[in-house]
Amino acid sequence: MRISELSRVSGVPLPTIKYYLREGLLLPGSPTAPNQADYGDAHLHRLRLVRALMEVGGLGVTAVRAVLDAIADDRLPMRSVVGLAHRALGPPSDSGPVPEEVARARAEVDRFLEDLGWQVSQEAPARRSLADALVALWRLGRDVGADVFQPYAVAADELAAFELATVPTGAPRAETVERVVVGTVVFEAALAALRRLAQANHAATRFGGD
Amino acid sequence: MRISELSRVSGVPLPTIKYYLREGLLLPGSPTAPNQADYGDAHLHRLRLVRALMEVGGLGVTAVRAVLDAIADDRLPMRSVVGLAHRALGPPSDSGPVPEEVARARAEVDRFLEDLGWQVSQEAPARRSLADALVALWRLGRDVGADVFQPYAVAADELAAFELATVPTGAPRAETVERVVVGTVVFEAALAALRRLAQANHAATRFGGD
DNA sequence: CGTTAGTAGAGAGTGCTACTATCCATAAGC
DNA sequence: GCTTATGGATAGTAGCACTCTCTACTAACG
Repeated sequence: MRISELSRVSGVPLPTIKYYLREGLLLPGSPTAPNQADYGDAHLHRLRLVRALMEVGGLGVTAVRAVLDAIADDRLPMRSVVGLAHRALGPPSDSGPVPEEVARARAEVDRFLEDLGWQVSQEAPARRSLADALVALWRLGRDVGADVFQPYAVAADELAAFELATVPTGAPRAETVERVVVGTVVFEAALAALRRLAQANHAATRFGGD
Repeated sequence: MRISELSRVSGVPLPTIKYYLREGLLLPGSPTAPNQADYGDAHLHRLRLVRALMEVGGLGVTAVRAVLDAIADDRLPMRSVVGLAHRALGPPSDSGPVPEEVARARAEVDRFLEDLGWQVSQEAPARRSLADALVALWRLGRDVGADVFQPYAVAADELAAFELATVPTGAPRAETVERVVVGTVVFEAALAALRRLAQANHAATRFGGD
C-alpha cells in the first residue's frame, strides 16, 4: 500500500506519517521507484502502536522511539525491555541537586519497598515518582509515612501478578515484548480511568446529600 | 512574608510565582505599599497545591485554575467538585466527529459500567478515557471486550471505597474538598508508580532466566 | 499523449504552553 | 544616599508535535 492509503486506513494525517518517518518512529517502506515506496501491514501495525503510546500513554516522540528501539533489539533480555519501557514512561532523570525533603522521601520509599519484599532495580524511575508523590503530601501538610501507600501496593501487586501470568509463554519474543509494553501503557490509563469512575460512584453515595 | 521569601521557602522561582499571580493561580498578597505586598501561609499552601497538581498530576495551568475555582466555590455541592477535578484531569472533550470504532467502544464501556452497577454521570470524561484504551487494544489486534477491565475495576472499586471512607466527616468543607482533590491526583500517580514497581518485581521472577 | 493527482524527501514555519527576561518606578535596608 | 528588592507589565524563549511548502519527479486516467 502507498503512503496515502496508510494514512486513510490508520486515520493519521499524511504529513504526520512523513514526520514519523523522519523521526525514525516508522521504518521507510520498500522503494518501488525514486519517488514511490510500498508499505505493508507491519507499517500499519507499528503506526497504530506509535499512536497508542502517544495518545493513550501520553509518551513523547523521543520516549516512543526509545521504547520501539528496546522492543526491536533482540539482544536485550526481556526484563530489560520492561525496565526501558518504564524509563520512557517515567520522569526524565535528576536535574540538579535533590532537596533534602526529596532525599528523605526516597529513603522512606526504598525502605517501604524492602519491607514489601519487592525485588526492584535501584534505578527504577517509579521509585522517584512514588517519592515525589510522598513529598507532595508532606508539603500539603499531611504528616504521613510511605505506609499510606500500603493498600495501593497490595492492589498493584495483585494486578501485576495477574497481568504477567496472562502473558502467553510460547509466543515469539517480539510479540511477547510488545504485549507487555502495550499492557503497561494501556492498562495504566485504563486503571486510572476506572479509579476515577469508582470514585465518582462512591462519592455519589458518600456526599449524596451535600 | 514578601515574594522573595515565598520563593525561597517554596523553592519555586520568583518569576514563576509572578507568572502564577498573573494567571490567577495565586491570589495577590495584601499590599503594604504601592510596590509591596505581604504573603501569608495561605499563599504558601496554595502555591504548593498548584505545584503538586502540575508536577505530580501533570495538569496544565488552565486545568489547575479550573480545579482551584471549583474548590473555592462554596456553592458547589461536594460531588460536583470531584466531577470538576476529574474533568480537569481527563481529556479535553470531543473535537470533530467520532470514529465508528470509538462510538462502539463507548457503548461497550457504558454497558460494562452498568453491569458493575456503578452510578456514574454520563458525561464523566473517564468513560471516554476507558473507551480510548479499549480502542487502542482493538487497533493493535487484541480482540477483547470491555470485560478485560474486570480485574482492574474490582481493584479500583476497593481503593475508591477505602479512600472515600478515610475522608474525615466533621472537617470544614474547604479542607475536605482539597483533601479529596489532592487524593485523586496524588494517589493516582502513586498507584501508577506502584504498579510499575510491582511489574518490575514480577517480571524479574517471570522472565528471570531470559 | 497529455493532464491531473500523488509521491519522496527535506527545510521552514506554526501554534501552543510554561515559563523567563527585561524594564521601570518605587521602596526597603544598611 | 546607595545598593538591593519589589510590584507590575510587556516581550521574549524553549520545547514539542506537528504542518506547510517546495522540488523533482511518476502513476493513473481518459
